[in-house]
Amino acid sequence: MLQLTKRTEYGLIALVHMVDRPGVFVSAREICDTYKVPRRLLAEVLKTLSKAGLLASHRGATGGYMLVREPELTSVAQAVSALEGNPASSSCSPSPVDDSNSLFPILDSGSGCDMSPTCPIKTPIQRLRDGIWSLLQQTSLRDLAAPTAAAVNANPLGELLQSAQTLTY
Amino acid sequence: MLQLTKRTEYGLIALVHMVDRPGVFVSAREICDTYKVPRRLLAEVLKTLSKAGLLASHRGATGGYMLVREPELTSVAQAVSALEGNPASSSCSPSPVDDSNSLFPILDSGSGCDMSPTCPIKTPIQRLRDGIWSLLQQTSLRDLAAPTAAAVNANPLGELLQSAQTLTY
DNA sequence: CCAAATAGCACTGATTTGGTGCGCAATCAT
DNA sequence: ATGATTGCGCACCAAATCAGTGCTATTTGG
Ligand code: SF4
Ligand code: SF4
Repeated sequence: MLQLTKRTEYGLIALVHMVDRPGVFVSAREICDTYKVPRRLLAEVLKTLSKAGLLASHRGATGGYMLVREPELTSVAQAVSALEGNPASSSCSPSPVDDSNSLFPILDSGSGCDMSPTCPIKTPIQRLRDGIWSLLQQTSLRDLAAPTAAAVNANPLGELLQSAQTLTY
Repeated sequence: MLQLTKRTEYGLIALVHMVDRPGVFVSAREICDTYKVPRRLLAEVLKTLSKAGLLASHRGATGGYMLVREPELTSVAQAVSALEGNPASSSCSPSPVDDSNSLFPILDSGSGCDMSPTCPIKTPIQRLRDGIWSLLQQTSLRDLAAPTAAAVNANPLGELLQSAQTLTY
């Protein structure tokens, strides 16, 4: 129900872990020894992340994975997009927000819904999706990795979202 | 992949439709005659929405459903929450954001994950989820129904999110 | 009474998701 | 060289979720 998949979570954990190991290749073993993650599944996730261009891989005894870009240059959106396709809050048209940093093609099935022309919520729902997408885009790996976790607060939207959340609504 | 279910979409369409029919009971038939929605399924959705306290129902020949509150007093979050459980971007602890307007209990399974203590992304991921949740909360049925659709732009977060979205990232 | 509408319950089929098995290929330490 | 370690490719399974349906009972207006 509107939640990230386990695969994505594992991927994010791995990515965050690598933020603390800059410049070195870290193996899947190390990661799933640190956290309780099914080794085999994590391998699959890392593979995907690698093919998406977020990670560099190196085989062999001292092999592993390494962040390609600086932690602040990779967004959660890129990870999510790689692991579960471009986020959409509906089956509607492909995201107008083209993440130019992503190396993978947009694999949205176009406007899959058969009532696109008459749908009264199409446009507003897309705007909503773009809002979510924007949030994910604005959160970098650095934000996620922050120990004391300024996280979302680090970007201009953070405080607003936090305060908005406290509204009685 | 991080998207609303069909049920939720149908529910939102129905709700928006009722915004234009204030004060009268509108039948499921009318709605699924207007839009291409499986009648039987829509009925199920409306039932749920009704039990959640968002709609008032009336049986019999001239029966149907009607919005309980004003359109600006019902949020998309409430609809989503009723139709697919409280939004969460992870299997983590129940949402700290208690929507006091909701009449249904929070049915989160608590902290389902078995690595909650050691998980490095738990806190930031929750903050992310709260951001999304906040977005949904801030969008009212009125926003959704707006013909020219100011929608998300109508609330203080809208413009920021919109502009943020145009950043090269 | 009859037609129209919600309420309740159970159920099927398709899709997604979490997770695994296994052999192959590359690489490094010894 | 050789074996241990690591990633790669591909196929596969089981559980959960989701879209959608059937049928019957109950309420209500005409
Ligand atoms: S057109 Fe409407 S019902 Fe169809 S996918 Fe888009 S928002 Fe959903
Ligand atoms: S503790 Fe970490 S891995 Fe577990 S559900 Fe929460 S965010 Fe996901």
